[in-house]
Amino acid sequence: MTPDPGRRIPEATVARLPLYYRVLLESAEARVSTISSDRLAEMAGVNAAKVRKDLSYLGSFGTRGVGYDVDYLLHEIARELGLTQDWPCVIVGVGNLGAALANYRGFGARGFRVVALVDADPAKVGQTVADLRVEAFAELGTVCARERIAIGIIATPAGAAQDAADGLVGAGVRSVLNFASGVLSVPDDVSVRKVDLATELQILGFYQLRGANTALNTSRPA
Amino acid sequence: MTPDPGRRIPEATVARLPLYYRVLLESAEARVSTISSDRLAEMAGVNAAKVRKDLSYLGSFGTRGVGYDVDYLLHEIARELGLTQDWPCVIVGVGNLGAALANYRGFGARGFRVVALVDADPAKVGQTVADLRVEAFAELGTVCARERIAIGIIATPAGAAQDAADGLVGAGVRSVLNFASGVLSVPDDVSVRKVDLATELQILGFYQLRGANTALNTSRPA
DNA sequence: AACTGTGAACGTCTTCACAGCG
DNA sequence: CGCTGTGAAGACGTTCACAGTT
Repeated sequence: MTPDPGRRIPEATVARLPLYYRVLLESAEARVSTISSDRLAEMAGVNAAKVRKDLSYLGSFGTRGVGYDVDYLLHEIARELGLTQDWPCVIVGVGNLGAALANYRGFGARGFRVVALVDADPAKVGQTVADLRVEAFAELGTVCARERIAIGIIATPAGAAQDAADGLVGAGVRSVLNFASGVLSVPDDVSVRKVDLATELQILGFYQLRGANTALNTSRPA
Repeated sequence: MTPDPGRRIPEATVARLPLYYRVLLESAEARVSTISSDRLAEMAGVNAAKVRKDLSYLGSFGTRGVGYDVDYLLHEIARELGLTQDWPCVIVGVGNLGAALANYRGFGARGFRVVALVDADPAKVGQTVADLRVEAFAELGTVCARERIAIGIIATPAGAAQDAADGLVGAGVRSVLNFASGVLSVPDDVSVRKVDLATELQILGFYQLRGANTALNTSRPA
């Protein structure tokens, strides 16, 4: 069930797998059955050698002289990323952002389902957002157990983020996506990914000031 | 006005400056006037040598045997990131996410102001969101010129993102923050930063499957 | 002939360890 | 003595270039 833990996949590669997955989905929808590393690289906005090296960490899935079978590769990447499983998520903090995330259709990644919402504000508890009843923050432990929560999404104000993280960790959640600014303290067996609007804008500000462009992130020329 | 372009600051360092800035702000609010690289590193969840090397790219701002003056360092980082200037932003796509971003108080980074909203849906045009009137997507060029837009924030569905990017680029915008999934094609003098929920969740999925944790992103142990 | 898979070269980022300064 | 600033070492990531396979 779990992929072979013998192969160590570099973090940089892991971070690009979702990108390849998306590009491959587009190709599959366009009825393309086979794709070369050159074409995949072009569509993803990266170097072809990088594509080949990245994919080689997952195994030898290509055919020399031909390319990669789109459906097969999709399946392998999906398996590697756990997209074949179900990951119930809870959103902590149902303000503007939390509500928007709850309603976010294009949650894109299959398998990631928002199944519960909690908020510390008694006025919000009991309200319905995206067909879910908002529950009290104090119930977080109960909610996580009941819904078998795998991922906690923190969408609280910065000041409440550490409490949210502590609550999630206490409830046994080991993967956290943090939209609040500031640094979270968590035990080192917990994974945290941070998404911070202010940080991204500030990075753009730096390069705008310099008249230079950022290669730090995904896009392709022309 | 513009920082000395002679010093080349590594991208990895640029990406951490907003983090240091936030930590320093916290220290300043707590009336701390001087901070060591050790303490700053602890608060930011990174290695102390990294902090010193990063800061050394900006200049020699510390005092040996003492540490860094919090206010002075804040000012220097702010200058480097362009936080001392005003960056008018437009949000393209006023759905759940676009509206949430428009209302986002903690836009945290001073200087970044959302001053205009545009949407391709005629039903949305004319509505007021976050005290701003939604304007037609066709008016994007006019809007960007009128408001001297520096940064475009794309919050459209995936299918409309490339059109949004083309419109922004055509209007002379050279910094783009993209919340839509998929890869954008832009001229190579345009900076694009991408924020993608699905990607982040998929990365968490990978590590959850492996029982390992991600060092890829900001958090500190314990 | 076309394209993958990969060793080796290269470049970038991180960390160490200590000289240098206050 | 304490802490910064930095050369040097090491780890990591990217790209090249080509041998190997279909």
